[in-house]
Amino acid sequence: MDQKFLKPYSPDETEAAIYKRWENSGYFNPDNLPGDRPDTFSIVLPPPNVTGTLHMGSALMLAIEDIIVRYKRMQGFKTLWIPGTDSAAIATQARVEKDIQKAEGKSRHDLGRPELLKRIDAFIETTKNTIIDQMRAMGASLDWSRYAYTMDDKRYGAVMHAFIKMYEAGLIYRGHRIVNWDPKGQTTISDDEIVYEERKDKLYYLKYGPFIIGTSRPETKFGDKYVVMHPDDKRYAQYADRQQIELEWINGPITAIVIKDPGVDMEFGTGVMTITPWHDMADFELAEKYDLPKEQVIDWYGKLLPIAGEFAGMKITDAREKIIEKLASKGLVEKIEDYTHNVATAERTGGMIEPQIKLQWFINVTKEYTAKDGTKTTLRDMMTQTVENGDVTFLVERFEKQYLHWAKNLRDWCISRQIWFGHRIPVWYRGNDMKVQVDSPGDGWEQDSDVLDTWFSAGLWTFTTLGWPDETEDLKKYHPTALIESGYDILPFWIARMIMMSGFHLGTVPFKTIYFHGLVRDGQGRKISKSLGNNIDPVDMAKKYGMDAVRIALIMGMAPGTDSKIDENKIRGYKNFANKIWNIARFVLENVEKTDIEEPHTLSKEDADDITELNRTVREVTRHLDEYRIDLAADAVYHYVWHTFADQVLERSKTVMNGTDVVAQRATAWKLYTILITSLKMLHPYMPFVTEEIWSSLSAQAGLPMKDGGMLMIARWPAVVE
RNA sequence: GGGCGAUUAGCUCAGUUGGUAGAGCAACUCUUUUACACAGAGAAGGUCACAGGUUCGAGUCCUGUAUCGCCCACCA
Repeated sequence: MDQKFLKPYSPDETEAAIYKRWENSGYFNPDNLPGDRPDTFSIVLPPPNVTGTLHMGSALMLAIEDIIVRYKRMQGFKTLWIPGTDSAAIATQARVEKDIQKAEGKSRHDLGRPELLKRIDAFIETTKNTIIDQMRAMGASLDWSRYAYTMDDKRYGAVMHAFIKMYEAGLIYRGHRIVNWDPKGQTTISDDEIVYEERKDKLYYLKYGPFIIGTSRPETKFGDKYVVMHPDDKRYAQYADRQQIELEWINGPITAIVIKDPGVDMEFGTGVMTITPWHDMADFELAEKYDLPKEQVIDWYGKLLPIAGEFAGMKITDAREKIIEKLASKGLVEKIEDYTHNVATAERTGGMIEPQIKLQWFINVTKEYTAKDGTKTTLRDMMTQTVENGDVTFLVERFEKQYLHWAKNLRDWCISRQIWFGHRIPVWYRGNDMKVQVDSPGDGWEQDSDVLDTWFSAGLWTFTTLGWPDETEDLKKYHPTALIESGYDILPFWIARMIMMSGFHLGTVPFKTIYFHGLVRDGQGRKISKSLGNNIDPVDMAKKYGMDAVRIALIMGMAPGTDSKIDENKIRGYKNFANKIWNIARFVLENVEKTDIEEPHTLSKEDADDITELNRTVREVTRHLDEYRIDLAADAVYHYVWHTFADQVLERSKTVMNGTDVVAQRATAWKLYTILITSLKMLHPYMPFVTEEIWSSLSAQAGLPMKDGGMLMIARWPAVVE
């Protein structure tokens, strides 16, 4: 027996070497897998941020996917798991800008676009290996020969192609729209980068002709000409829709126009409001509805425009008090109340968001187009029907409800972003002319300065990673993918967009099943965050307890779609399990001989019952895994190995092995060996390192014949033992 | 405000066609017997949030209440 079994299992001495063996074997690439494999199984990895490091959330994702992929590979599927990294455009650019500001005191405008992009690429070069090395440390059996990066040449070209195709189909258009403008960062930001801060402000009640209007933002009110109330509000029954009213306002007399709209809340304030379409989302929609003019009051730096008269050029925060003073002097302030509300601020700069109207690019989700199968549909209908038909299924049913609710209410998607790092919009302008193409049409043409929302390219990910728009073998074999696995928090951003993009460009679903895992929280159920300092680094934990322990600790008790908790104690517990397996192997190796495996035996009743119990476990574990309930399968195999195999079968066998019945001894040895082999196979997807290490000892050092030869990684998943 | 969940042992959670309540940690008792003390044996611990209903039978299905959580939209 190998001397290494005389001491406890030592992960740090084995893991890196084992991973190297797997990688050198080439079996991560399905093209190299041995045997006849008629069916394929493919997953794309949700690409982690290229500049990031592994956290427990991504560790959980890698563990789940690797477990499924290893299981399918052992079952005989031609199994492909595609690795990749994401440019995380906004986050990465912000990070590099911050570094440059700190080191050189320069802004991106000082550097210029080409120089900033060069710096970003250089930064990514220095950071990208960190995350890739950490994925390897996890034991992830990813096919590195197919590695993709969202901004590499192949993917960039595919994104351009996709944009142009959708433009040609009439689904991409340019239009005005309110955006979240961050005056401090001089950029538009997406809804999910907004942080709402509770703030104590004043609610001003102002006399607006015969009405009293409540506002927390008097500085936006200069251009307000429309006064809106509910049509059923009896207090204002005397005023007719579109009635004109002369009244005195901040900078003199104006003509106001009454609008009756049922969207007004009669209960709030006085039930009357004026609207500022340029700087308020809801007001913008009202203005669109009634085709009202829109006027800009605040400029891109947060200062008042000439429409504010004497206040022009002032910052809004400074102007507010002065405007109120003036209104008060004119007797237009009715009263002032304290008011607590949520204010939108930019996550990165901390600046107050100022809604502004800008020209943006959109995807139209309600316009008809001709689908690949010749039928007419809209993106929104296609996205809804795909799920209602069952072409895509959610492993956890409640997410289907969420998805459908979201998809049915889908609005046009704003895909342009005012940053520099990303897939630049392939549109060129010269005067009033516009051309949609990748390369410059010639002299005097200037490219649109915006880049695409990162979710645009992400939506294409399942097929750009397989070589699209070329009609590659990979695309034919591996698309649609079998499964997407991610956190449920990106359902609307990513999962839905993949269904949209794949449906439009390929006429197929991107994946057949959607598996959402929950958030990983700390031992007390709190979110993992930098400010709490409660992050548990999976790689650190692996150094202490072994990656196998980290992996199985993450997935034990983790029902799909439900948040789970992880703490160091749990990981420590599963380190003990790894050692348990180690010692089971040691015991079996001490008792089994080569001939025990090669020759037939007559089994006792007890031996037969033990094999029956093993078979029952194989069936249960296989059934759970087929339903992607890897947590239940893990529980079953864990319980079997420790409390049935080790505590009962193995303990009982001691009596036989110490006895004198040689025939029974040989049969028992065969039984122990058979159960060990089968257990290792069932455990391998979960704890690939320790099981592979034991496997290699069984085949090499002990000289025992392995039915499957070579590596456990490609051994056949256990069938019921006859 | 709209939507979706959760509530089961001290803690974390399973419980898949309704059929005598389960696991892992933690705590308790005993045991150092060459696979493993990173262990074994044993005992303890629950009105399954609450109130109704359907049923021979409900943790499971239905209705309502309470508390907690998440997502979306945010009120001038």
